[in-house]
Amino acid sequence: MTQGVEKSLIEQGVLVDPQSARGRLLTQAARLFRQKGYQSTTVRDLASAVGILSGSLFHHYQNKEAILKAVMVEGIHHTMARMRSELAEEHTTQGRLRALIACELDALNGDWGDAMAVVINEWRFLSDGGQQDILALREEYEQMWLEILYQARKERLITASPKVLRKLLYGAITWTDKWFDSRGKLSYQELTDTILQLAIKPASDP
Amino acid sequence: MTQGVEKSLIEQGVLVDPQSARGRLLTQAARLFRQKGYQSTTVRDLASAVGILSGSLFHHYQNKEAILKAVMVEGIHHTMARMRSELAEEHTTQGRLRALIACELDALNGDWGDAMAVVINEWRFLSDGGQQDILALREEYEQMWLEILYQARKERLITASPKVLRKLLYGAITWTDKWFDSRGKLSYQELTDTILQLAIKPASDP
DNA sequence: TTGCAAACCAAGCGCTTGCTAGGCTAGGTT
DNA sequence: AACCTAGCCTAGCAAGCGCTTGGTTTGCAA
Repeated sequence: MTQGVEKSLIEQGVLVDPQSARGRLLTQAARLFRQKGYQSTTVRDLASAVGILSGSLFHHYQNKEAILKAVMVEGIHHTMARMRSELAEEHTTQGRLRALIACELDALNGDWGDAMAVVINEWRFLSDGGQQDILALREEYEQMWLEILYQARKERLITASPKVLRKLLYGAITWTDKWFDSRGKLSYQELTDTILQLAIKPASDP
Repeated sequence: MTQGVEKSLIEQGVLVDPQSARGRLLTQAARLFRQKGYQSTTVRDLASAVGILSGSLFHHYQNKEAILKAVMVEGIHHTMARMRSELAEEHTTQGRLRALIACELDALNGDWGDAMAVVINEWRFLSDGGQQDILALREEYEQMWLEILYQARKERLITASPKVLRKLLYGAITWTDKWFDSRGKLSYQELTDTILQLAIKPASDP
């Protein structure tokens, strides 16, 4: 299902084909930006990672920042598409909340982890204009969270303010990319459940 | 009380007197490193912030990284001293846990927020040796958290694994420095309580 | 008054950085 | 056969970077 989402996005022209020269560049850029940071990654690093010389990068992208922005836009588009598709299969508020948590965890620790880590950590290196463009995409994304959290509040599933809770969860989840290893003892599902239990009250026994 | 902690640390030589040239430099460095990031802050920025020329910095510190490290060491020392002093006044596990949360929130959003934000966000720019030195300090700090969380688990105050819970709380709390404004609607106490409620089960009514 | 160390300045070196200009080549179109 | 364009290379520029060196000023102690 995830594969299907990805493929249709490529055909729509939203994502760049990862097989193409541009696509390979973005993949490598995401990896390097995450690993070394945007500023510590030189255009020479980027170029040699895809087997070309530094000057040739600027045939594909206007400047270094445009590469950063492209990585971010791809990551967000992919994550949102993924999230919509998973939400469509959940019909309880708790299930939908769990799906959000699982998606955000996977966005950071799965195949698209590099790109999403860059979205979060290299944000400040975009120019003002670039930040606004990305912000517009992210607000749409945050809206999905808030809608479900407001619903959860109505159903007394959560007690905290949705806006505050969202920010706390955001911090907790995004930080996992610094410590969580999906091949370790703690499974992906256990972590999802632990975070879900932070957010909601335990089910009141009859 | 906080003032007292600070003063005695200065007299012990653990902290640099903030009035001195070195101290003013560290204060400004923390501010700039937080605001612009370590790499984007040039030695010329640092120098002009304290009213000297760039070359004169190296009379006080061997190189730029030494300034970063000094900012971090000061921040951690201060935060730990503060934490110990507050923990000494709490005698219930829940009270102690709340104190930890409050201290960590205040460390990031109060007077020493700049230095602590640098500890968290500019970590990677230390050399390997520098990272290990700071790590040794931080492990001591984390131990204080873990001891109390293990105790809370014994008392069935929390259900999650202490280690995992600590990391989730760490992410949630440190992220507050990106959004929390202590002059806003949400008070410092409310935020502390909200986070505490995430960690612990609600008190079971009799 | 002299001596001395801490603090700072003036000038610039060596290096890396993002980016540019102009030319070459292979593959497809007309 | 002539042309075009996407993709890459070669060579290097201008700017900014951390840091060094040698000299000057300042404040305090003897």
